[in-house]
Amino acid sequence: MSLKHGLLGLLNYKSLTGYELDKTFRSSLSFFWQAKTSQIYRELDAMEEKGWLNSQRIMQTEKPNKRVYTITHSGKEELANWFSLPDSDIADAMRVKSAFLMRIFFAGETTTQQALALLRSYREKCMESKNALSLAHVSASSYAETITPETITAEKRVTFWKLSILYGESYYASGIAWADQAIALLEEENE
Amino acid sequence: MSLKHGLLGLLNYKSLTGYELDKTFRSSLSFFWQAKTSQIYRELDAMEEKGWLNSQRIMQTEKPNKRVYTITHSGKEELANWFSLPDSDIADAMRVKSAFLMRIFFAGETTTQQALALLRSYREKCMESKNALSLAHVSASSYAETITPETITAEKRVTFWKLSILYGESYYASGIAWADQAIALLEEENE
DNA sequence: TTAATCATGTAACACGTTACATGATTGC
DNA sequence: GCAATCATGTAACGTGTTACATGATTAA
Repeated sequence: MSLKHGLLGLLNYKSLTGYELDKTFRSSLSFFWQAKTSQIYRELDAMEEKGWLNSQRIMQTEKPNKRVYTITHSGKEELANWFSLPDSDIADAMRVKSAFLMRIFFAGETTTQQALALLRSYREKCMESKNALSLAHVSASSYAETITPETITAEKRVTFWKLSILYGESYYASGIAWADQAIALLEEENE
Repeated sequence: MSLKHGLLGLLNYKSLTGYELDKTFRSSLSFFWQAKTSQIYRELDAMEEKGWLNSQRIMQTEKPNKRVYTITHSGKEELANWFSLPDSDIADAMRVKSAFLMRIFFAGETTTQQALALLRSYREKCMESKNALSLAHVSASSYAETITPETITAEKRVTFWKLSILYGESYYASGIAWADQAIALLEEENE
């Protein structure tokens, strides 16, 4: 259900077209939720049928016609309802689903060299991801202003925006620390 | 594709029925990959059609009849092929998908008290999950023997099994550390 | 001149979840 | 007597991915 609620959350800031929602998703929420363009359009249709949104077609001559989505009263209720029931999302956050860890589990079937290569490659990608996030952190303050309206104090928005980036940095850092431990252990055994 | 490869990995140890695979999945791989019983049966059918498995029906009088799955040569090739191409799984491991973080992102729309409650609840669940894993760590050595054959040295299996548990402990610990930071920050601002 | 931006979707497929169905045996 | 274990699935739905289609304008 969370794609729906992410879209509701953005439309609660201001009315947007599917195209704009797609771009906004990619440039802000995509760190912790990903969605393809085609999926977003499908979900918008479903949400309109549920009565959470209204849409209005805008004809344009220079550019393709567009369709602006606006959250309804019922949509705001749904959003408030979602906020009030966080338990299942917290439970989901406890679940790890990782094909990479499945490889680690079965790594006893391969050579120690293969396992080491896997871990080193993982560590490297964690470093890259962490560095990319640190850059995002720096530009967060100015960036946040482009996606939320003026009515909410900018500081409050930025606080939570930064907290989500901080989560990512912490996440990748723990991946690096774990990989270091694992690599050290295997190298030791290999001697 | 990883459910298929998880099942192949287990069947590479020894032939099992769908029911046994389901139980084995739940008691070992479920920390980093979850699958429903009905999905496992569906995947086994698909894998047999691909020629990765053979199945043999065993009639029983005291208990329901069963169907034992055995990995084929082609299945072993597929497994080896999967081992040799880890890049996409590593890339996937870099992606965070979390409705909980989406809530954090939108938490500026609620009160600081609500946000604090969310973070405290998250922290608590991380603690519980971490403690549950620590217990698993203790019993890992004896447990691992029940799911892998004698041909592979037990120590090697246990090493990687423990590494995956270690990952989990590290993951939850980083969640706790992040939540502590976040809670401290919000409490400070609230004063 | 070629790529990016604007702007919308459809169709098919893959993977995951929920609900339902059956029915004997064994342990508390 | 009731729950758990053994053992198999089907059907429908929900969510996510891939491939395809269209076509004008604008900046490098």
